[in-house]
Amino acid sequence: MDYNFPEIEKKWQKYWVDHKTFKTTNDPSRPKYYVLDMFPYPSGAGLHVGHPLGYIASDIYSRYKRLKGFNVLHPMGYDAYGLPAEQYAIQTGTHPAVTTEKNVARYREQMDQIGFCYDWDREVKTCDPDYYKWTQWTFIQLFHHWYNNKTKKAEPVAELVRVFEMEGNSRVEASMTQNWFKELVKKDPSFDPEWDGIFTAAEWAAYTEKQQHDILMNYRLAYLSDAMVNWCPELGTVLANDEIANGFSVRGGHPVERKLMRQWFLRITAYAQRLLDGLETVEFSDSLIEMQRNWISRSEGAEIHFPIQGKEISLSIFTTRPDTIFGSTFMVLAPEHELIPVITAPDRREAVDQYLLMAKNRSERERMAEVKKVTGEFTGAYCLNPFNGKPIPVWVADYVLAGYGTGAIMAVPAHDSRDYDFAKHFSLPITEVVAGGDISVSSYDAKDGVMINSEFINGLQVKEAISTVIRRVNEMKIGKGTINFRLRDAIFSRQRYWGEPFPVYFKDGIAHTLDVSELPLRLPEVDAYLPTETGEPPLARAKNWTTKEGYPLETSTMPGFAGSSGYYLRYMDPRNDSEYFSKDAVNYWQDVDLYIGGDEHATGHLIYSRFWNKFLFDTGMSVKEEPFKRLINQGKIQGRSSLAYRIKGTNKFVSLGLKDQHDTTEMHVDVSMVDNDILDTAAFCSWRPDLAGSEFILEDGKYHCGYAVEKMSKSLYNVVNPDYLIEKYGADTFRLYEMFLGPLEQSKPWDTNGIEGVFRFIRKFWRLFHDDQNVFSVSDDAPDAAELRVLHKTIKKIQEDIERLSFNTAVSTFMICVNELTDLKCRKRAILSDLVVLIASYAPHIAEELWFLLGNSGSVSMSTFPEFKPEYLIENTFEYPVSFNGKTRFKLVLPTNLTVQEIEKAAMDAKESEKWLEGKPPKKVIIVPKKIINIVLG
RNA sequence: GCCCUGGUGGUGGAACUGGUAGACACGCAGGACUUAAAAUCCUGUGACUUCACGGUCGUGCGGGUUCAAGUCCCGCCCGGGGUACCA
Repeated sequence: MDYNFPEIEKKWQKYWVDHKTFKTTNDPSRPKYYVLDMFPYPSGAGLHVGHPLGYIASDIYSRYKRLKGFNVLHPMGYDAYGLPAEQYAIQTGTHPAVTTEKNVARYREQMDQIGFCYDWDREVKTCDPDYYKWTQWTFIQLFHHWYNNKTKKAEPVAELVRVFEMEGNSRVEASMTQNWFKELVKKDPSFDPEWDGIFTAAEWAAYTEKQQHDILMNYRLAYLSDAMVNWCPELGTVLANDEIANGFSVRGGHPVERKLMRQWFLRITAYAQRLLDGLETVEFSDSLIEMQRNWISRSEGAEIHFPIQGKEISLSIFTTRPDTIFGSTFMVLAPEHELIPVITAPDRREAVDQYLLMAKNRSERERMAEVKKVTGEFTGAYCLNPFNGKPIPVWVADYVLAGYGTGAIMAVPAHDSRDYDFAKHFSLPITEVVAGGDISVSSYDAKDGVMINSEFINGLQVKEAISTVIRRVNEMKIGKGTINFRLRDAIFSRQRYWGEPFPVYFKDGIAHTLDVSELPLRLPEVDAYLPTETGEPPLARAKNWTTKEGYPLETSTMPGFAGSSGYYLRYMDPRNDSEYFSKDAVNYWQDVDLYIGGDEHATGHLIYSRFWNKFLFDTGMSVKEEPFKRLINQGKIQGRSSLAYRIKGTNKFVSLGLKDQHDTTEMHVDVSMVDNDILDTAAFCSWRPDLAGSEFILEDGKYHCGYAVEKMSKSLYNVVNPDYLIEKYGADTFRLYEMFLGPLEQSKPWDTNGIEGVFRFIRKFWRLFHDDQNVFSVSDDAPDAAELRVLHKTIKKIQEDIERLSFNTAVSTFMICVNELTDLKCRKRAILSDLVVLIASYAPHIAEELWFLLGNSGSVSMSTFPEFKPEYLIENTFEYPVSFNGKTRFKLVLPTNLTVQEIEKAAMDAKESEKWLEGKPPKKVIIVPKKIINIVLG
């Protein structure tokens, strides 16, 4: 074998470990650069070819930055809590820690084969008590902070209590759940039922300890609350909004229902505006920023109070179109709205109750499936337009959601399609107030046009009308301009075993946090990983799950995103056991410069960790408001499935080109039995017992398979495993090929066939340094101009390509360079030495070996990226494409020092021009020096 | 429905700011070396047309701007992803 990669790759991998080549220290003398991969959940299946794509890209970038003189932090770890290990534990009794440990070892083994430059001394695992101690610590901080809307930051609850003691809460502007005091009053009869949530210093002092705690709970950034949650009976736990898709759990695909439960929440909504604003300062892809914007979804509008006819109460609605208030012909309440029992007329009671019952039993999924089905009921009540006193009927319907705005709307059928459908269905009047549409056909929703039928705003444009109405509403004190966010507070408890225990105990029904000195609160042993018979979470099975004093501990655990929300900070100082991370470490490393990972985390992890970081920023822990400066989403690698065609009802298979002559069914065959779309029929027959003795109808002696591009999955037999490829071609080839496949951010199909080309390249590269006998042989002759040109052209292109993360074109550039140097028969040290450094970040093993053979000591990773010298690229001639009317007709080589006039003359005089000019003078001649000559004819 | 992406040879893709479309690979065809195979090397390879020189067409479709459009503008079509009564 000419290039003995198995030996060479092992040798250098061992060298890196033995010499701790990639160990990173805080070194203020060098500029820092932090490159982070989204750490993986170690699943039992191991890595397939799609997983390392981003890791290879970040590895190349890290190595490149190091060669450019940066002190690079490039760590890796494991998002180790997760449902699969726990489901496996339920089925087999194996502790999830055991499964996780095994999977981690397998991941590590696979990653090590690829030759990554991680500093493994900084590895973190979210399930490690030394790590989750700080997850618990952060929770305690959240519990003891509230969000001050005046200062727009988190502040200690202890200080808030001092304010309460001095002056009550009337001047405090906190981020809180709407109508929090109504819930409190409902549950605790010791509060005045008419209480409005405001108290004086004297009243505060008079509250019992429990009352005080219950009030404070509503201020905390980590708080307990009864709320409608997404309950997944199959998994026995609640789920966050981003863990559900179309009414089913993302993990496992089990149905999810709504249920009222007491849960821990994180008040992420307090940060909604800052999370939105931060997106302006950060380099993420447009689509990711858009996804986050939509998820947070800010809408500006107004809250307006409509008095209820004949009652002393009013109905608050939220609208983004206050301009259309005179077009509101009915009101709609969500079925859960608290005013329904109060305002429903006696003769409508039965019908309304029946509707509420129906709406309640209708599951989330049914609602989603039947979006277009219009249902609702009239309450018999009327409210009055606050401007002109006109009565408007009040309806209840489940197309209005309780959780958004005030849970009530003013319906404007002429200018809202949902209201329009509702009005049509129940024959309610439709009043046009914005000119520009045709309301006999459909609603006119555009925010564009002139107001009509609208009293004091007639003739205004929509935009002016909106601000005019809001101003008037404020003046009349019948409401106010408001901003609503779609983002909900994050449900933070899970009724599962395999997660971080909450550092919380209950004393007389009041939640307290453990003292920081008692952390970590370790996950206890249990006899089974299932809920108890009374439906309590698995931790309730643990013996002595109490504090030293005997107070019961919280039995829920934290969700998956808890441990991943601040891991990038812990990497800065991962072995610190007295603090999360030191001031020195965070001041040096600051934030992540480049973050690479999948876009499936757009609305989960990436929002939570931005929130987490902002909170730590407020408390002075982290030093940057945004944790990730630049973020790249690598595309998915799709599988390329191979298909065979079975003649229906037989064991006869027909080759692709002939399948239309038969009645066939498609069958996925394992891609390992297929080479270049040709099926190994012998392997196929022994694949499964039922296929033994299969017959084949061949084309030119071969069985040609069809193919389909779909997701890489075991069930489609198209999974390609990196271990096999590395064994056959080596890690360097594998790395290069993953990059060569296409642009990092695009999804693309995997096709193992192409890897041969990269393998050929690697060996061709090796042969530049070796003679026919595979003996290392380079000369010390001075390089000539052509060779220097090739080298510096390559340096320039490689540098540009890495900077813009265009790794696929960089690989092509290496191929072109090696092809050209081979043609030039260049074996000169002066050229090849720089080339080795250039390629070192892409193909580190072969680079190390050649660097060593060139007589260097130490690792090529510690050398310096070659400097590009433009003087070697200066050309004195240029081959101009000469076009007539934009069509290239011939090429013309001209010296580069000609003036535009001289170029024009040369082009006109060229003998090929004669034919196209046909003796006539051209209308115009366009010359772009060193680009193009275009002659325009009449 | 709305938002974001993408659409270039048989395949993966290149062309970064409008300036020689198809770089670099794969595959395929032919050839060299070999007893043979593997490996390696060489040649060709968008379509149509021509003995050839050459010509015509060509970046999802239809228009437009420009000396010049894969690239910019307008209107569609198709694939992938997100989201869905959010008032």
